[in-house]
Amino acid sequence: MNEKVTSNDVAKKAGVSQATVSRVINNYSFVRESTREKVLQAIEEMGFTPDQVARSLNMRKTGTIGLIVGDISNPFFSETAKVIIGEARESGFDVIISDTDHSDQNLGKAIQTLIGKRVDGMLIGSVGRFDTNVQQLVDKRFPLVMYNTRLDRDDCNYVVINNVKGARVAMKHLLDLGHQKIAYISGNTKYSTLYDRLNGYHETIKKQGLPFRQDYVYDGELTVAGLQRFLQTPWQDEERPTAFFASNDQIALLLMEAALSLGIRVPEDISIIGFDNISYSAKPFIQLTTVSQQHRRMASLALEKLIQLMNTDDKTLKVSANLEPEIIVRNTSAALEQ
Amino acid sequence: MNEKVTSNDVAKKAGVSQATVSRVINNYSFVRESTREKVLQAIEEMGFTPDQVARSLNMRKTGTIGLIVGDISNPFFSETAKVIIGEARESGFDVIISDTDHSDQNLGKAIQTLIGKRVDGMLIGSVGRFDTNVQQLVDKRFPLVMYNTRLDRDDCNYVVINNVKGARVAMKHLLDLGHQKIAYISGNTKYSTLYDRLNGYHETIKKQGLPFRQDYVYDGELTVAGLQRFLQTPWQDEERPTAFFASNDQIALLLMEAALSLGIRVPEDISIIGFDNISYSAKPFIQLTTVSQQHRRMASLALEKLIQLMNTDDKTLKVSANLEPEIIVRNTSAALEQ
DNA sequence: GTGAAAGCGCTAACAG
DNA sequence: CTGTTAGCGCTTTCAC
Repeated sequence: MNEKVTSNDVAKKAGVSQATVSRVINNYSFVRESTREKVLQAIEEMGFTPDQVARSLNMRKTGTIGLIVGDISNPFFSETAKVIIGEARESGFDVIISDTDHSDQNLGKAIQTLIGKRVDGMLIGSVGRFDTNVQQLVDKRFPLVMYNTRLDRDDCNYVVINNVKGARVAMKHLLDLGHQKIAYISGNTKYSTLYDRLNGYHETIKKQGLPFRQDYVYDGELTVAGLQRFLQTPWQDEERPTAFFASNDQIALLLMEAALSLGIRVPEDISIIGFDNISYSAKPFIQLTTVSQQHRRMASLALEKLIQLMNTDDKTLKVSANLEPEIIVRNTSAALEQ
Repeated sequence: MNEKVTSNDVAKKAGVSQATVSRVINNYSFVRESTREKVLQAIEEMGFTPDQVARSLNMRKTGTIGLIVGDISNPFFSETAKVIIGEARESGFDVIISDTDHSDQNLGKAIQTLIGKRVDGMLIGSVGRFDTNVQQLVDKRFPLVMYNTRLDRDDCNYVVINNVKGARVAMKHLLDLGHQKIAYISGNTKYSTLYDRLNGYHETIKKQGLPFRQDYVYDGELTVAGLQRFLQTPWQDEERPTAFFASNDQIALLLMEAALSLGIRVPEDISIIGFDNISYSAKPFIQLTTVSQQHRRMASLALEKLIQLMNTDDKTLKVSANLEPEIIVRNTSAALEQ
C-alpha cells in the first residue's frame, strides 16, 4: 500500500532491534514495558501492518483455509459459507472460496491453486464420489473435511447426514399420506448425497413391495422446461404419480414452478417433498415440505473438525461426524384423496 | 502437505541450479529445451507445487483480492460473489471473502486483516456512506472498487446505478397504476444505495404534490413481525396506503410474508414493488415487480475496474461506472381499483 | 543459457 | 530482556 513500512523501519524509529518489534507484535511476554510502549507508539505513528505473507513463509502456515463449493449462489452453499466464514474468522482464519460450477476439472484446478497458496486446510462441499483430485489430497493426508457430500471411501474426514435414511424418512412421510405412486427427481448421482438419496428411494420402493418403474425416476436436465416435460409424461391416469420426491430443495422449487406453469396444483393435485431445508423453503408462499440436513450445524461442525485436524500432527486422526436427517412437514404435501 | 518439496529439491534432482527451475516454472524464454524438459520431468516426478507465499513475498503481490460484503447469504451478494469469483479466477486471482454482518466494526477488522494478508485489491459491496475505515483506504489510494453502495465522496472508485432515478422509476410505475398513497419501507440509510432510494421516494412525492406523511415511511426493524405491525397501522380507510415500495427485494419478500400472514392479498389489496431483482423475485410463486440494478453486470464491471486499478501505477486513475436502473414489471403490482 | 548471490519481511534460536 | 544471525522458498540482477 503506501510506502511499505516494515518492522525494520519501525525498529529504527523506536531505536530497538527488528527482533524486538517482532516480539511486541507477537505479544511475546518478556519485553520491558517501556520498550514495548516505544515500539507500539512507533507502529502507531508509522501505520505499520505486519506482513502476513512474510510471516506465513517462515511459520509454514497462512491462517487461510480454502472452501470449495459447486455453486456459491445456491442458498445451501451461501448459507453454509456464511457460517464457515464467520466462525473461521473467530478462530483467526480467512477463507478463500472457490466455485467449481460442479465441474470436476474446475475442482482439480481449485485444489491446485489452493495448495499453491498454501492454505492450512480445506473444506469441500461438493465432491464426486470418486473424484481423483480429492482422493489424492486424502492420500497425502492434507487437512481436509468434506461436508454435504463425501468420497466413497471411509478413510477420509467428512460431516454428512445419513442420506439413505433421510430419503427413507421422506418416503415414509409420503407413504403415510397414502401415496403409492411416488416419482423421484434425481440430481447428479456422482455426488454421494444424491446417490444415497436415490438408493433410499429405491430401497423403500422395494421394501414396500411397490413396483419399481423406471419412468418414475427423472434424471434429465434440471430445468423448468425439462421438469414440465416430465410432468407431462403420458401416464395412464391410474399410473400417474401422485407424489414427487425431489432430491433437493432447489430442484423441488423448479418442480413447483413447472407444476404451477402447467396448472397443476400443489398439494391438491400432487404432493412434493424436497431435501435440505434451505431458507427459502420456509417462505410462506413456498412452504415446502422437506428433510433438513441441518446445514448450518453441518458447516459449523465441519469447520470445527478441520481446525482439530490442522492442530494435530497425528496424521491418522479421524474426525468425521454424522448428523441425523429431520423431516419438516409444511404445505406441499397432503394426504392422497381417494 | 507431504514432505515439502521445494524448487531447490527439484534443482538437485534435475542437476541444474535453483534459478533455472524458477525460470522454467515462470516460462522464461531463454532456457534450452533439453534442460527445460529435465526440469519439467523432475517437477512431475516429485509432485512439486511452487510456493506462492514465497513468490508473493518478493513479487510484492499475492494474486488474491478481498471481497467484503454485508451478508453472503443474501442472494444479491452470493450472486455477485459468484460472478466475481469466477471471473477473478479467469484473470488469475483468488478471492478471500469477508462477511461483515453489516457491522462497521467488522468491516474495519476485515480491512485490517486483508491489508495484512497483502491482497492486491479489494471489492466492497456494503459500505456506509461515511465509513472511516474505507475512507482511509481511499486516502491511501489502495486499489479498491465499491459496488452497490459507495462512500459519499467523489474521489473514489465505484460501480453503482443511479438509485435516485431507480426510485423515481419505481414510483412512476406505481403512480401510473393510479396509486397515490404510497408507503416506503426503508433499509438502513447509512448505505448510499438505500439513502438515495429514500431520496428518490421523497423527491417524487414532492414533485407530484402529494402530501408527505411520515407515517408512510417505515424504518423499523426489518422482520416479518415488524412489517406486520406496520401493515396494521390504524390508518383511516381513506388514508391506508395502496402501494408499498420496498427498498430492496429481500425486504419486499418479508413484506409479502407479512401481508400474506395477515390475509392481505397482493396485488389485489396492495401493490408491492422491490429493488434489485434477485433471482428469487422471478420465481413464479413470487413474481415480484422490481427495479433491476443489473447486479451481475455490476459485479463483473467492478472486478474489471479493479483489475485496471491493480495494473496501473497511476494513483489518480478513476475507474467508476454508472449503470442504469431498469424496471421489471411482474405480478405484485396492479392498477388501483376505484 | 545458466549459476551465484542478494534479498522480500518476518520468526526463531542463540548469545549475552 | 534484547540484539545478532540464520533462514522460510522464491525472483532477480549480474556475471560467466
